[in-house]
Amino acid sequence: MSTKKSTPRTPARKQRDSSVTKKASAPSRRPGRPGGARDENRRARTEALRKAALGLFLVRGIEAVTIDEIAEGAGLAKGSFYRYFEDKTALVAALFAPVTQHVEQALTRCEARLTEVKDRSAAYAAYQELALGLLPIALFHFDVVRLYLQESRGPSEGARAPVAALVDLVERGAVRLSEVAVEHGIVAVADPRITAHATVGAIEQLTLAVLRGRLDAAPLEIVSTLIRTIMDGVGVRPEGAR
Amino acid sequence: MSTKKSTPRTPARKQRDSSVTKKASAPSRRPGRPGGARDENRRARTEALRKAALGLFLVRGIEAVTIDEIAEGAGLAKGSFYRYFEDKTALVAALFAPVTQHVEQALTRCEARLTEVKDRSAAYAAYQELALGLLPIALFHFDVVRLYLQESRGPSEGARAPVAALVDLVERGAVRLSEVAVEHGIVAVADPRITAHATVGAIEQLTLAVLRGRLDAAPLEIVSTLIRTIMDGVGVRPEGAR
Amino acid sequence: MSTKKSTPRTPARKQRDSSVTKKASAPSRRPGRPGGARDENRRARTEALRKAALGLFLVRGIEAVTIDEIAEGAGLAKGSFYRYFEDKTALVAALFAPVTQHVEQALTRCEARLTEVKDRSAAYAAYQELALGLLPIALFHFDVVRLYLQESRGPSEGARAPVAALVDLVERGAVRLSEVAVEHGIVAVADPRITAHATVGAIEQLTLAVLRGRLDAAPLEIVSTLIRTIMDGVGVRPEGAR
Amino acid sequence: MSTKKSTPRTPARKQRDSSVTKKASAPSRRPGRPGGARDENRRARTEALRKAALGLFLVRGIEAVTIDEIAEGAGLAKGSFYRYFEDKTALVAALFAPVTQHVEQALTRCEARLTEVKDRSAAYAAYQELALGLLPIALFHFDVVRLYLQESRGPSEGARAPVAALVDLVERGAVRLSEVAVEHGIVAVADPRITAHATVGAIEQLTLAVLRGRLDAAPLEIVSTLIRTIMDGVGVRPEGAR
DNA sequence: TATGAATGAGACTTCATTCAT
DNA sequence: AATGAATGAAGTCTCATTCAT
Repeated sequence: MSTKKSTPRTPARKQRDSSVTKKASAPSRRPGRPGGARDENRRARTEALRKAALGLFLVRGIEAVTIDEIAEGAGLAKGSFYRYFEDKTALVAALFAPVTQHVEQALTRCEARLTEVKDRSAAYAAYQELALGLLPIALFHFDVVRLYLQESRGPSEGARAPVAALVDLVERGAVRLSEVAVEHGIVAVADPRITAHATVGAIEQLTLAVLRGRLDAAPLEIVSTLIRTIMDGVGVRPEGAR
Repeated sequence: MSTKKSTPRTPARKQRDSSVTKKASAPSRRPGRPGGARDENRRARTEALRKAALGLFLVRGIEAVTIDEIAEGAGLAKGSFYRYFEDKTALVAALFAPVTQHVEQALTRCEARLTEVKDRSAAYAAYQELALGLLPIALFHFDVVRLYLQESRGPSEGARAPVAALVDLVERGAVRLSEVAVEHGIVAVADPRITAHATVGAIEQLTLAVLRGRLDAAPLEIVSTLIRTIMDGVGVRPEGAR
Repeated sequence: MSTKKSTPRTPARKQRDSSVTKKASAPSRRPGRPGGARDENRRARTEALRKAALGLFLVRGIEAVTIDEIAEGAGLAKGSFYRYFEDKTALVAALFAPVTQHVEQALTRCEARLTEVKDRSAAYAAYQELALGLLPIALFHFDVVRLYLQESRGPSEGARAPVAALVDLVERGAVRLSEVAVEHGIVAVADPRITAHATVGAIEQLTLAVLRGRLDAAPLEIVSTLIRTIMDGVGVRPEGAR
Repeated sequence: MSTKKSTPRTPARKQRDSSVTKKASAPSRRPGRPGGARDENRRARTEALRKAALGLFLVRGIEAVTIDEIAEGAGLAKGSFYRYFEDKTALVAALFAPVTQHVEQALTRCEARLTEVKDRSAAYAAYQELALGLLPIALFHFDVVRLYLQESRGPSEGARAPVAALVDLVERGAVRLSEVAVEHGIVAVADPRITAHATVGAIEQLTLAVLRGRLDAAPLEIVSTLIRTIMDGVGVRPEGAR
């Protein structure tokens, strides 16, 4: 009468004797010169695992996906997974690492530029640069972004921890950006945090809708509509506007 | 090096032989007249289960919470759970039922009014009524709303199905509303679905921020800021505005 | 070319969130009055597990025996084990608990008596009482004693911890006893710890030999031979001896 | 609540098809003349593996130690282990081989001498020679002796088989020695096997106590105390004693 | 020759669900 | 009606051993 689905559980962690234990995974020194067959194989398998995992995560959610399924999806044996990632959490972290890093950079740079901004056109430029900085993420890490959107709101349990880290980053970044903008009189709102959250929420929801095929409008149109909406709402007026 | 958490799994055991199975759980006919001690007891236990479940879901996520934990949280034994709900999914459904129903009503009514709307002030009124219709939900089902926000983006796996239903309802409602508004010239945007998603996203994000204590602004201020932002952005201008 | 045997590995421990976790095993309040079918069943199963485990431990060693095997040996499903014991370690502890307790009592009492002893015959009596105190253990916990002998020397890894505790108890007890005896001039040796270890070693080895059927001498003969050997060696001479 | 430890398991995979298998490991014929660089390397690695294994075995027990750990301890890769030893069992056998051999020789020789012994002083001498024969073992294979003591009592499962062999040797030797001694009237006891086991037990326990640092008496004192105790108890009286 | 990747059996443990008490 | 015991599938992780590089 009700839909039944399978969800794995994540039992604990060995420990043995931390003085004796030695994480064998991903040693820094490996035989075979870089680029050799060994190295190439490793790279390929790691990538296969990432791919398989990402696909499964998107369809069924991070929590619901099993290590076995990931391994099988990558054409590996169950136990081989652990040669590449310590954990599902580690895999998720690896998946998010580049995105997290890019976001951090883009936010930092934009923030820096905003501080020096003197007039509205400079502010526009700064925001534009931010958007441009984030663009490659959307292009090259398409699915990771989608995964982020799907998983970002749940509690930071277990394997979702790296997602939570990115959530934090984004939220804090948005708030700081809003604050800087208000401080410099770029936008006029009562509480910058409100617009920050609202903007982030709107963007995320739109992105998710597009990625999920629920919204087939042309990306450009979406962006321009959104920008106009926000800018208008936030009180930014093009130079020379009355 | 990474955080480890536990997640239960939901075997798809279903029924062994559907011809022999005799769904004993949650029978519709029960002894004792309605309102009697039997009935009252039942009501109390059901409520206890709901409360316990909701609390746990909020902290750890729907997927990660165990039937055992819910039962214990309600002061019942594991086996007793199944006298009240067929399933975790059923419990979630019960949790969301009133909210879903209210939302549906409010949306339907607003939609109906919008169709008849002739001028801007009438449109304003319709939206206001929608907001007022949704308000009691926020007040009386506070935690369910929060749970909704947390779980709404994940895939509709297993026990999250009822959440997905509500998500659909909201999304479709928002789109319809936008469309109606545009059709009637109330707002001026290129694609109404864009604003619909944007608005929903903004509202949800703000609500979540407030519920999670990340945004301590006064609710009224948030609402007015938000409304002004959206209205401005969407092109609604107060009567008499040029 | 070499003998292969199977040895299990003991992965780690859950933890989830210690603030939420609640050891469900062995709750103090159980339904059904004591002596009822529920209670009786529980007792029977627990006993069955103990029996099965003890038998397996003796043949293959504590480390090598699997939870699965124990459960199966007791006629239970794998998962049922955990309803009775948290762990293999817990089971071993349960196995050793009565023996450990008895040994402790017997040692304490003997020690107390030895302190008050004035002459040799009194000392003899004290030792005799110790032997008599330990006798029931040998009779009623036959196999546990044998298990103790088998496992006592290995490192105190994992499930062998309770054995190690008993080892400690015995060793310390023997040393204290020897010291007391020397202090009171009952025996004449240079270092009482030497005789203590020697005596314990001799007794254990003999017991093990008998239990394993490598020594078919009459127990009485063994005891008397041993006592004579030790007493002679230790310098205790019967009253009136020259 | 209980200590958790890890133990490996030894699959009984054996050979897939013994007719096809080509035992590549530890070939007897190797390239390079004996004493050459090849040979020397091999000797060094083998030794490193022995050392590492012994250390680990002592701390954690033979069963609990992993091939991986041994290899790493020796600075080798896991797979290289199999070039030097077929198996953990083979390694243990290699560890015990010299000791076993020495013990066997010493026992045989002592036994032979005892048969020809005519008087007590000759018996004394024979025992002394035995002790002297065993001494180098204690000196040069210190840790192997300790390992033997630790592991000797457990069941002869898997990798412990070579230990069991030595146990057998020692036990049988001790019994034979006792029997011979009794036959020749050197000692006067009812059942020689009793004293044999008692003596072995005492010696082993004392040795273990010393090796583990639980008994810090001077070795000489221990030995003399022990000998006196045993001799007295066994009925050996110095020449001329009444 | 040495390395470490791959495999897959199998150990531990959890938990949804059923069922005797 | 309530309880909690039992079941067994499923998930995580380990490790002996083989094999490509």
